Amino acid sequence: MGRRKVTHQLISDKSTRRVTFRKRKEGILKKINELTILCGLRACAIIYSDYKEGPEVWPNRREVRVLLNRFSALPKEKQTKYMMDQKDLMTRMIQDAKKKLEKEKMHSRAMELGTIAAFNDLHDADHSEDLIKAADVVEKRINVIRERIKALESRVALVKRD
Amino acid sequence: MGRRKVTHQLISDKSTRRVTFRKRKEGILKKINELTILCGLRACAIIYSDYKEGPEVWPNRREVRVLLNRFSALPKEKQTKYMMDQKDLMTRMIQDAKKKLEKEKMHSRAMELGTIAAFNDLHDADHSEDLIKAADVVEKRINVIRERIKALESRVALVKRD
DNA sequence: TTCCCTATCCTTAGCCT
DNA sequence: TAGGCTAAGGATAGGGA
Repeated sequence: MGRRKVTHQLISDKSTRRVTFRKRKEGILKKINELTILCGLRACAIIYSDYKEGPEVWPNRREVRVLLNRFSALPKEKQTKYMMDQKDLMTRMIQDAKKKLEKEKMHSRAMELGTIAAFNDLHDADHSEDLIKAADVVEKRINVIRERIKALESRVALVKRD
Repeated sequence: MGRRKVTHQLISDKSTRRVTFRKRKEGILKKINELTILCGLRACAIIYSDYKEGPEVWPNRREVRVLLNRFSALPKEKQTKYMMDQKDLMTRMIQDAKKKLEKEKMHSRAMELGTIAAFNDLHDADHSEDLIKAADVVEKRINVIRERIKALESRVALVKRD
């Protein structure tokens, strides 16, 4: 059945890794293709894996050449201006994760307050139990997000060390 | 709320297009990043839009250079061997769509048979109505897929004309 | 315009063949 | 190993602020 995933580390099993590569590459190329159609622009991708002797290029090599040449023609400061580094991406993802954590915290607090209120107002044990369970679920979700942040931060450390 | 989409034509509204560009670009870069991590390989992307003066490059320009140079070093026949053309991608997507259509057809037929059987066996009007409705839904889904195929085929015609 | 939200749609991990 | 399947999880169109 369904999912279960970890996106922050190398897939250790070789054949699983290969399958994931095939599937995800397909997905990415499809999405780049859609982007070019939907937004009427040019884009390309180069993927260099050990599965093929040469890199896989999309949509084709000439396009890559053209786009790269245009880039080279620009003055230096404009080149760096829009450069998207892996570190930047990571940093932004951490920001997102932290925001989500904050939001979850708020929800959690609200639920806790609700639990207390329910505990004071109602003496029906079943109801307050439900609220406590709800708060528990929220707590677990927070932990998941904490782990994600941790994982992201360790990766950023690796990138910075480069 | 939710979705509704057309991935086979330029988004006509300018500001919608811009927003879509930002969102989808983000998504693609994230996915390429994941691919490199999960499968331990190198990849890059160049997106040349009118929204920026220069193309946006991921993860950085040096990586693009390195990967392209590796590619250039290969003998010609190996270069073309793994070249992923837009036309190929389109062709494959059409194959997929056709396969899905076939599958839907099978389901539809089964449902029709079920409807007839129900019509013969049951004289409870409500039940047979339900089955007819179900078959109707299936029919609509088939039409959606037919449209997709049509759209894809017209795009391929455009690509071939180049 | 950008940011936030969430209902929907799409991608894909894990299985099976 | 590659392809098909299905449900879990991720991406995002449309809408509101």
